Amino acid sequence: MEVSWQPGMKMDVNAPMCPSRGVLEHVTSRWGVLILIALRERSYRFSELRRHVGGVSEKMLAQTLQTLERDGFVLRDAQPVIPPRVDYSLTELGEEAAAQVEALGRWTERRTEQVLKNRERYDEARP
Amino acid sequence: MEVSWQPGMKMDVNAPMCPSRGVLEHVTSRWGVLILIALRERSYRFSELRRHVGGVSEKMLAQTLQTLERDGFVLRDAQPVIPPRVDYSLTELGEEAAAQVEALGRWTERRTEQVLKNRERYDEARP
DNA sequence: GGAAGTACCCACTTTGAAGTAAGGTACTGG
DNA sequence: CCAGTACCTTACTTCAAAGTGGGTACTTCC
Repeated sequence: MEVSWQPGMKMDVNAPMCPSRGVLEHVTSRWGVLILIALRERSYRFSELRRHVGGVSEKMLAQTLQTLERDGFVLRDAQPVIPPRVDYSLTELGEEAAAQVEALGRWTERRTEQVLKNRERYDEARP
Repeated sequence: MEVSWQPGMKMDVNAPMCPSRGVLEHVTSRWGVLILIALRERSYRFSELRRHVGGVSEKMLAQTLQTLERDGFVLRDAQPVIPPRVDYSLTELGEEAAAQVEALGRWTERRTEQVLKNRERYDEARP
């Protein structure tokens, strides 16, 4: 196991200090997943996105969009008009990530009913 | 947006109260991802897994394995021998999830170098 | 004239995820 | 006989993620 990451070192999510861990945590973050999935369908404005992704606070939406933008997954297009208009869309890199994340999200929706049954069985097997 | 989830309702990760959210959070959790990826390759014993997944504490490993087992992703096989021997493997459902998660993990490893560059560009563009 | 929409930022507080440390049992190897 | 391995559990602590509530600056709608 590597103690620190050096340039040119092979990326390995199992290494505690590997930067790939951070990247993975960004794309699999609570709101990151939902935002990526939403933006795959089309570009969204801030408040539109907030209404689409149920339950996000403004703060978390802004914050998550920023980290996704910094990583190069999301493109932020702010028009200098009044009222402010900012459009968010996926970059090519973001589209690649979002495709995988959406697959996982859709799979989860399909299998959740089964998981719920599994939990019941598990719980009644031990009081 | 639905306020509460009722049986027979369509699963939707965008609905705040939909149980699919919780399931998605389990498979995309910090240690959940790494454990699923590891178990895809072969079955592991507890301490083996702990050594393989760099940086997990015993507590988090035990806890995460339990929630994955409860959801029906992981199979726990405890042999009543001394010293204790417990093998963890994927169920069919877990294998489906793990396959997607591994794809995402491998993709992240491949693209992390690019993301690191993106972050540099982003940071130097604003002081 | 007041309310609501737009896209945020900031400070503060709360929550819950995670880390640390210790305990427990039944052995084996030195 | 003490250390170590194996597989956890429990209690305590820490710290980052997330929620809350406020402010901004300007416009359109009623």
